[in-house]
Amino acid sequence: MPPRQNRPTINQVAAAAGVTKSSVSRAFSRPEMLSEETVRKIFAAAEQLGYVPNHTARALSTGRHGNIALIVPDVANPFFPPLIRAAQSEADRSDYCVFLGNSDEDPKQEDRLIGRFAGQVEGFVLVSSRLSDAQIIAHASRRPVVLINRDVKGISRILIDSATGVAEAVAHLANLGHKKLVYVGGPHGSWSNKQRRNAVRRSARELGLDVTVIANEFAAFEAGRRIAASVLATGATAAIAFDDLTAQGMLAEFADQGVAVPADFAVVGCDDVLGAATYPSLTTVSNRSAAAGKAALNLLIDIFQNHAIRDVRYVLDTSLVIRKTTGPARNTRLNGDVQS
Amino acid sequence: MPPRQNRPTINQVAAAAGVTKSSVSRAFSRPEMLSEETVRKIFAAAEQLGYVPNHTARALSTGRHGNIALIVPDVANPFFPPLIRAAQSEADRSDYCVFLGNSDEDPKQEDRLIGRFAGQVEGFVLVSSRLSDAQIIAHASRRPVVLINRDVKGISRILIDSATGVAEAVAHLANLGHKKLVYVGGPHGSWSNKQRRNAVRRSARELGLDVTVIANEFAAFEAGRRIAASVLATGATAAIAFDDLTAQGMLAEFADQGVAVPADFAVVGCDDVLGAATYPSLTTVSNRSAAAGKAALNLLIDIFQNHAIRDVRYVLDTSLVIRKTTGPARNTRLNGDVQS
DNA sequence: CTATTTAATGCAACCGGTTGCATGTCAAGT
DNA sequence: ACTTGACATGCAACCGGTTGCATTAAATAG
Repeated sequence: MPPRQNRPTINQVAAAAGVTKSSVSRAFSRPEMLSEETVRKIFAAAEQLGYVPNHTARALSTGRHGNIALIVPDVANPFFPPLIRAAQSEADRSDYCVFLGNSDEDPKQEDRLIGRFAGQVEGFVLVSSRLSDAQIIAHASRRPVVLINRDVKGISRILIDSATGVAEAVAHLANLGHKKLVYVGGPHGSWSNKQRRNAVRRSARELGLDVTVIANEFAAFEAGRRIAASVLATGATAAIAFDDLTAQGMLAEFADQGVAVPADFAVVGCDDVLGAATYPSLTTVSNRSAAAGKAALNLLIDIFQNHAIRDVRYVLDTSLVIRKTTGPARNTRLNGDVQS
Repeated sequence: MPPRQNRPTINQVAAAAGVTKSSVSRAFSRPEMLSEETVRKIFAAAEQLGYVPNHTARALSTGRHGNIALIVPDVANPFFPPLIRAAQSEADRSDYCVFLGNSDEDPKQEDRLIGRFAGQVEGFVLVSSRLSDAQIIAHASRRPVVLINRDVKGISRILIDSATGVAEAVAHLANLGHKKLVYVGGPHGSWSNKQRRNAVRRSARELGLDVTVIANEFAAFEAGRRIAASVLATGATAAIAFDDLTAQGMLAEFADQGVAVPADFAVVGCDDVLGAATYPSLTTVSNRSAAAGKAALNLLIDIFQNHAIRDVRYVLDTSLVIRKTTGPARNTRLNGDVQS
């Protein structure tokens, strides 16, 4: 037998106040149904006994748990904490509690977590879900689901559009006189990677720049280091990396090789996860992850209240954060081919 | 009325299997009480209906929720995510769900969160709690509480001892020939700060080094930048900073001032939150936060099972992670005063 | 002054499980 | 053959609230 709390129950309060438990229940959930006099009496008794309504019992009879689940691929990936924090804080404002799940980037694990939470939450926020569309749709048919960075038709979703920021980055580099740049990619299946790559290509085309795409499956510091040489070999003067870590790895390798940044070569990252805490501080594309977390929660709560809203597609723009790893292209003046 | 799920209930399974709900209940919680035949029948029926026991109903009657709450001061502080991740993953192994709370460093908020969670969790993990000892003791008297980085007698706690790593750092600097160093502090009330400061002083005394302590209320990149000049002014050749961010700020300022690291000056951080992703990569003291999260969860689950264990004080050692911001003291060879 | 509303409260069923105790069955013990 | 016990299952109360409907008293209408 668990050391059951001997918290006072609704019956004890009822007895102390000289009413039935229905009235006590109403005093807490719909006080306007009772006379002021009675409500006062009940609150006094409750206060005196230290009564707090039992969340579980209430959830059982109403089906309303006041909980939501937030599932992310990896809590320790610096992209997510600000999102988690914002979601949690937004939930808090509406008196919701949030369960946190870490899927470890594994669809099976994600599914297990959803199952574990399913009985005690009113809805889910799935961030960068690794589930198949079919699985997501199946879950969404049981309870409200809001997706972040995953675009499934028919399911409410928040999308962080790094394309806008990446386009700004390309424009920024063009303004600085760069003519030839490289995009250092990320994981093959990544939606963000595709989005960023396409944005680089499109903007470059519009601005008449030359782009080389270098594939790079594992986005990480070491990967950035390894790939630095091939980036240089392209003859480009600037690079946009799939993420900050990769960019940072490139910077480290450049420094070791005596390539000056931004004097010899310009680098821009993506996701702004390192903040300004590096040297030289990294020019990068903002991530909006906190905004996404907040928006997801508001959307979910909206769905709870207005039982109709679905299929919202909410896109968050990003922008370029210019710091110190980008500068004028080397020999810009000396080249005769400055156009426009 | 909420769109109550029409999940099958225990009664439907009972009817389908031709038994009473007691048997169905037992089939799921204590199958050894039933004949294999009956269990098979019940599972078949359950499977066929897609029955999953209702967590809430079960929690109501058993008082066992299978949930724990994890409250941290700031999810977005890079020290915590690995801890959160480890705790969550450990909880998962024992089929517990974890609620995440963000106290925003505010005792009031922390108290509110605890209250909100209290009804639906079996225990709490409070990380770097901002509550008073009395408040913590009060909560611990109601349900199991495990503290991380907070030392309250009588309450089970996990403490990360940065002193060991800091002592290693001082020894490392001494070995490299440094004679005079500075400790750049952190927040006034911080237990970690006091611990680190004392460790620096003690080790320095033992090794015959000279230490200057520079106070610095707000640990942050900018603070590190601002304080760099005064660090240099002490005439020291090495500094240990309260945390990585402060160290990184100092590095940035040094770079701007043309002070070479580690050639002219050695810097060590604390908490290893930036990993190796900076250049030059930062020598720092490991944080053990993941280990702390894991240990806290195991301890809590232990307490659930063995209703006796309390007042454990579990200390985690840290160690120095040597990277590229420390090197031989300038002019070590030229100085005639090399001792030992 | 009686008929009809309206407001406040009580009654009891219900949410979906768990569990102590009673009952029934069948095999082993004597 | 008769008791004893072990084992499997059922019965019904209970966990702590919520809520539709009934009841009663007070207010308003006719």
